[in-house]
Amino acid sequence: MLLDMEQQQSTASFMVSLNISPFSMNLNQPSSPVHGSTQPQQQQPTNNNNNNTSNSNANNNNNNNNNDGDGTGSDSKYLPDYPYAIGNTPLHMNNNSLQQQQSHQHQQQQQQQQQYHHQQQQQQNNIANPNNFSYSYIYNNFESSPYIFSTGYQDNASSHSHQSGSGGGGGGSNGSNLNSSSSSGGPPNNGSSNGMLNANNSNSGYITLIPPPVGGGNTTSNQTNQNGDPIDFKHLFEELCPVCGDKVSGYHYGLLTCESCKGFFKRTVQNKKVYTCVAERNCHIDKTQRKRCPFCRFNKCINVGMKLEAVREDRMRGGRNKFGPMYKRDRARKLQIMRQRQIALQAIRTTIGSADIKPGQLSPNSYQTPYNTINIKQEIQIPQVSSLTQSPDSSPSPIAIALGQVNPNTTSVIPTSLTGNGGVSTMGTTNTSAASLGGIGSNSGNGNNTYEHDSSVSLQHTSNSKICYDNTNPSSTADSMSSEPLRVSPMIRDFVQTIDDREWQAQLFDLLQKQSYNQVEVDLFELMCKVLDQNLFSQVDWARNTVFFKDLKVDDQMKLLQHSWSDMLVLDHLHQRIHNSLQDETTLHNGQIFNLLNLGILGVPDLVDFFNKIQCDLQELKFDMGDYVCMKFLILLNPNVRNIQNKKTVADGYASVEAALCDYTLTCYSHVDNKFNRLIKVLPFIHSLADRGEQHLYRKHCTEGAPTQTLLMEMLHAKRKM
DNA sequence: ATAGCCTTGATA
DNA sequence: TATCAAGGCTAT
Repeated sequence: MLLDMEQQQSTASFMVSLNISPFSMNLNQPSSPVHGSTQPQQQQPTNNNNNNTSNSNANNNNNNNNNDGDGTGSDSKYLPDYPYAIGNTPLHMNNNSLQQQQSHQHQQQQQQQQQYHHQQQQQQNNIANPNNFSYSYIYNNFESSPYIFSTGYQDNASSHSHQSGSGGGGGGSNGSNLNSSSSSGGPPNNGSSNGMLNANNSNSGYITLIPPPVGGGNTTSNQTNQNGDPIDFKHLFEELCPVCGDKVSGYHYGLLTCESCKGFFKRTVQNKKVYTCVAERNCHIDKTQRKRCPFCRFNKCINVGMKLEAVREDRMRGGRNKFGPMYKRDRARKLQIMRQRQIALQAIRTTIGSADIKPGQLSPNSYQTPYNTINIKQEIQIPQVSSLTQSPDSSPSPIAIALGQVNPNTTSVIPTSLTGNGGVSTMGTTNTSAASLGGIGSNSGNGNNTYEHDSSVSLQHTSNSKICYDNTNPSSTADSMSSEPLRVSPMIRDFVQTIDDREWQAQLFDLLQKQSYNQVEVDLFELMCKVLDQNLFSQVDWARNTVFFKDLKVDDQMKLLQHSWSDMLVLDHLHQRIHNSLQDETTLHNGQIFNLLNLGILGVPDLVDFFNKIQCDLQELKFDMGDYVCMKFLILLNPNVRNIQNKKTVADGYASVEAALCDYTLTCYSHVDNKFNRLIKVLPFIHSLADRGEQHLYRKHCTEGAPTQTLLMEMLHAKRKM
């Protein structure tokens, strides 16, 4: 994933030559000495959020420097005009105001920042805010993409010494309820004997899952230990603080955080602190640098979901708050995930054979996600996707069989990959409105959707719930169902393996939740643009790592992407609906309904029927993952795009994919008449739809002010410059 | 100001 | 009664 040096250099030159728009260089403040001078500046709460001035005199007395030295209740029985949250208005309202204010100020600083960005662009940057990316940004900072975020937290600090088993010495800070070190006497073992989570005491600060001994030993899958006692799942919660990456000490203000961020958050809210950032308001916050910029630290606290309302206005000690049940559910959910994992691991071991299992392959990285996707905000889970095993008629597709995702004889699903965080149930509130188009989802018959409560759907990992396809369905007698697996070209196999739908859906619902969290009402068009923007980002991510495309110069890559992005978005949405039963709508955290279908039609209501028609056509053609990824390549590798320097590579790539798709359809779908040609004929329709969508988005952007500084908008404008 | 540890007290 | 997430205290 790391961008190689050559690519970086060419990217830099590209940016200069193509005159990328100013927000192209919306880069993060690097870990430079400039931070050393960053002093938190407390401001008097006289900013424009102060709408409670009648109380301000009395309150300012204990505003900034009240460190509770007196410890009396006298400083706690009123909650003054706290500019962020506390006061007479709902907390979330104030939080919005804060963010709006920050946003406004941020815009005012754009001009200055551009200069700064120009100066910084030659440096290696870390991006703290994945929303602040742009097209050029992606090319410069790809290793900092949101995807990479989920793979681990770069903590350059020394190891978590208090986890090193050195005995209860000074570091044993965690007064906490979740640490394995505090349980059951002796020092924690290295974890290798029980296959549980263990602190990794290397200098990375990671927590890793050490798998159980292969092929033997006591595993945790039976839920009890040798004494018959319940397994101690506390290890599971050894996550890293989502704010700074330090060790989590428990649930604090809504989610698992470390002790220091808990204290910081409490101090900030209680004492009504107002910070400023002398840099770019996107300082990287980690354990070693968290003190440098309280502004960004607090911002991050809010962004990851720490709840202002959990700080008690009356400062009452002890007891529980309303979040108790939420914490409990979160624990239960994690426990369930752990169980599913264990079962899946065992299933894999028995299915594939222990000799082939390498620890690294089976370590669910999601356990080491400081920016975890399993945080407390994710109250409701979404249906697990399993594209490879699901084709429209409920029969396993040839590519699924070829990849070993299903057994062609039993048609039962073999657990899908457990690498990455895809195996973890991800977040998202889903509205369970019936699939409107041909009952795609309803026909799957997997029965693995269990309703947690009314508007939510819980999912079970496919690896935990063997899905049996309906062999009696006449339409499912694909060629692939013969006892001998059909030949699927290695190219298509490789193609399909470049697709990670779970990541896609996780990102989608994560963004939807984040954007609506603590928000009374969000602008749904704006939200749609943000989601499209994120999807676009993942398109670029995918493309950059694919064969043919990655060999091209950045200039050519840009041109191809600029020409194909909207088609790919539409195709992707078709794929998500057909293969992953993506629903029409979802309910946001604040109760608003978000129309997911809008993503497929790029916000143009008139295109619904058109979209549905295309979807039906594809389903009729038994459109599967192999077809999908090939069509995606064909959209991307368009040799007719003007001014492509390396046209031959593009054309060769196109021809190769075309041939592979033709071969695949003839080999595996001989029963579908003229499938290849009919698939190819769908492409212009997708293009037509996408083109209308683009025009709509562009018009909206110009007239109504869609979100700026996004890759989406940059693409919209770039295409019109071509 | 920070962050590690302590005290508190409603809830399961 | 144990739990555990609040707030408080205090050395740094």
